[in-house]
Amino acid sequence: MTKEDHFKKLVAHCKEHGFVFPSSEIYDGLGAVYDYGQLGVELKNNIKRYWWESMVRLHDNVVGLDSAIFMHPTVWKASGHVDAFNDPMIDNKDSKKRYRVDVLIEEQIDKYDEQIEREIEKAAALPGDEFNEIIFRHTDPRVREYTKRRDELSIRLSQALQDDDFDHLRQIIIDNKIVCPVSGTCNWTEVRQFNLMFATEMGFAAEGSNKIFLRPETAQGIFVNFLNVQKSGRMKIPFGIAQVGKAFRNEIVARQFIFRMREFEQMEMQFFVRPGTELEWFNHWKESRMKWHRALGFNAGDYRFHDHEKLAHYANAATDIEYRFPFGFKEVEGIHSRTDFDLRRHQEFSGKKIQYFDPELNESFTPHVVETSIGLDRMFLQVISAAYYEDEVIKKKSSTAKETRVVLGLPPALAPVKLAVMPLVKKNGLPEKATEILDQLRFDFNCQYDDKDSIGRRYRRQDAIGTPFCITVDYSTLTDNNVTIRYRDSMQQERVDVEDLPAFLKEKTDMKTLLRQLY
RNA sequence: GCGAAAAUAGCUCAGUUGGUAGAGCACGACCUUGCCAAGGUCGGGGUCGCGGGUUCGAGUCCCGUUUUUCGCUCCA
Repeated sequence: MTKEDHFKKLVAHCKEHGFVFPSSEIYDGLGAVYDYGQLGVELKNNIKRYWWESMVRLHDNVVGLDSAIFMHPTVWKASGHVDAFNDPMIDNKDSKKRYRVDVLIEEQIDKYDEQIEREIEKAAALPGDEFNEIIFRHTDPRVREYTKRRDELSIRLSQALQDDDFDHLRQIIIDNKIVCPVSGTCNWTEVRQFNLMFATEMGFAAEGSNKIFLRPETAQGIFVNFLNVQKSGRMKIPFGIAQVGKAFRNEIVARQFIFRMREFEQMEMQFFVRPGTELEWFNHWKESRMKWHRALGFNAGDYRFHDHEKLAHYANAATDIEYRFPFGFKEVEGIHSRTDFDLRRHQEFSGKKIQYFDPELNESFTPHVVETSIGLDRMFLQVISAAYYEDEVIKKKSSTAKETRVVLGLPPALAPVKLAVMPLVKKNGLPEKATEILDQLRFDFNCQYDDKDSIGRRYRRQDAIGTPFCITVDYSTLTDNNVTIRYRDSMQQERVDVEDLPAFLKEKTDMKTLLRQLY
């Protein structure tokens, strides 16, 4: 099975069994937006719980938060999102390169400047009277022409940028015959603005700007609440704040199923430390987060770190935890040392002092931040693509013919359904007995009941959705209260007493099975 | 965003030079059934992604559009 086949089958499997559906599918779908189905939501919730309990419950110095999606517009100025992602862009149709329009025009302005300098150098090098640069600038026809063009261009650029006049910007490029540095052609697309952030209106949209943004990351909700949590929780540095929530990015190209969506969920933890200790903590979280991934028991060789060489403006160390997806190694989680950038910026923009008084050092400082940020949807895709496999099994009845068994080998703690309860046949009191057993277990475990089709077929259906255990009620169950328990991975079966089931299932499927490996 | 391909039942697909939409699986009911998917009978389900055009007539030909996949590009 090729990687591409694997991915296609995975996507089809997700839809067929109710894990993931395209959004608004009856209306032809909505680009790069997906819904989680009846089993998907269970798996997603289990992943979320694994993260939350490992972060918040197992760490005395990490607490949770649930901040709103809407935030004061200035937050996004302080964070740098407004400035960094509002530039008008243009594409060259031949080279297929994309440029910031203002940069392209600025470069043309620089070229005129260079030409002016060159004329001056040439004239100065000529023998004769003493060279007066100021007079030359005002009298030489070529220099005057270049200067005129440069100034005109500069004025038009600032005017067009101020008016957000995209047609004008494009006209400037055409008029000045600005070409693509790669293709050398002037074959340009329209000028477009790629807004990373989704905007909406709060209150009456009429006058004044009530424009607010849907958050493009959850981190800022943590930073603006730093003092609230620190003071009300009497938190001492180092400590962390963890949050799970939706974020929204208007991606230009959003593809690869749920890997890059326009609406997605992040699980972030911002860890506040003394300045100077951040790299130590960065390394601590880097190892700790990898351990969390590996505890799931998938192939260890499919994970790797990718250390960033080019760092973002706010970071002094950054790494990604990458997983070998069917479409290659891709980022699942980022661990960044964000320095004191965010808190400092919020202090500047809000005018409120955001500092921590350290009683041991007897001084105040702006804490440094180490961030762990994982995409819940990516994690979901990682888990399901690691879990999906096809088995060759020999047909019992024909003894030679082989057939394919599709299995989701999910860690039992994450599996959407923990147990399937089925009567061997649908008569003679077996369904009633099975229902009775189910009713005892359903309070503690997500169970399914199935009495349709042959028993073998029912096992296969459970394999396909990753149910780790099936129990079958047969005639002897009615007298000895034993059932057959069948294991998803080995297909082995054994007899167990119904009374022992709760303890058995708890032992095998509890989140503790994963969390213990971390503690 | 550019280029290429695809879209027919829940799924996988067939559909002849343009002439009344099919199969298998799945689904529902009843019967049968002692542990690793394909038993029997009956039944439900599609204005062929959407919108135009050509034609007496379009799932089929043409144009546009949407969505998905692949490659390129982008990704604080």
